Amino acid sequence: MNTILTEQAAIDVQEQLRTQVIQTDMLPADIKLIAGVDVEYDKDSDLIAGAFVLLDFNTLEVVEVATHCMEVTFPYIPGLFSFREMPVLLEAWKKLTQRPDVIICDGQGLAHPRRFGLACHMGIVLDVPALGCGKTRLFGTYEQPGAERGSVSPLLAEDNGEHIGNALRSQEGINPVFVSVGHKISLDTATTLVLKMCTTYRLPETTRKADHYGREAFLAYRKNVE
DNA sequence: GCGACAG
DNA sequence: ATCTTGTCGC
Repeated sequence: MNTILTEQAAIDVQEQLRTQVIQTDMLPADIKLIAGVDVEYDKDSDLIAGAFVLLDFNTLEVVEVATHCMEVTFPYIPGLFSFREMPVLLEAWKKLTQRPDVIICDGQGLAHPRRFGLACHMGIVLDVPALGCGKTRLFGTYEQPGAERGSVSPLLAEDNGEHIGNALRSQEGINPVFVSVGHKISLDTATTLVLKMCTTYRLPETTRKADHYGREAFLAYRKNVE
């Protein structure tokens, strides 16, 4: 793999950018477009596909899709995940003709050992409100939220007790998702938005749609390159 | 030393 | 992430 940054250089970038994160709502009260992102990986090559999907906030209809395929430039290292997925997603972002009001990322935001997960990185680099919604925990301790849809319990940093995110029961009786601030949004708003996007499944529709189109783009691309 | 570890 | 259909439980 043609890695561009060393591990230490990536950590230095995180320490530098983390200071720019804004944890208050700076998104429009009347959200019109909400974005979802996801990256697909090939089972036996370094090929990946990134997808950006824009949905109408009220109808959840797909408004625009942009994808990009390339080879990974950074290994998977817990805590440095954004350096693996940001490159493809940035390329996909460049192909969009519209700007979303907020981006839901597949992973953590502040719920990260250095408080700088993918959602923070995305929000800072694009200067767009962003939040993280992960399927599993990376950092922080929590109690199991109530079984009913919408139940929340705080994710507390194990180093200083900081409230870095929420474990949110997006559907009754199934495992919670982990919501945290990315940039220009509050934890409360982020949590409310994720719950609103989880209409029928555990994961937000934004993430599910991005996964769908990303997979589609990946298969089409691989078929042409084969 | 041992376990944990977003996707 | 990926390997992967049927199957166990409510």
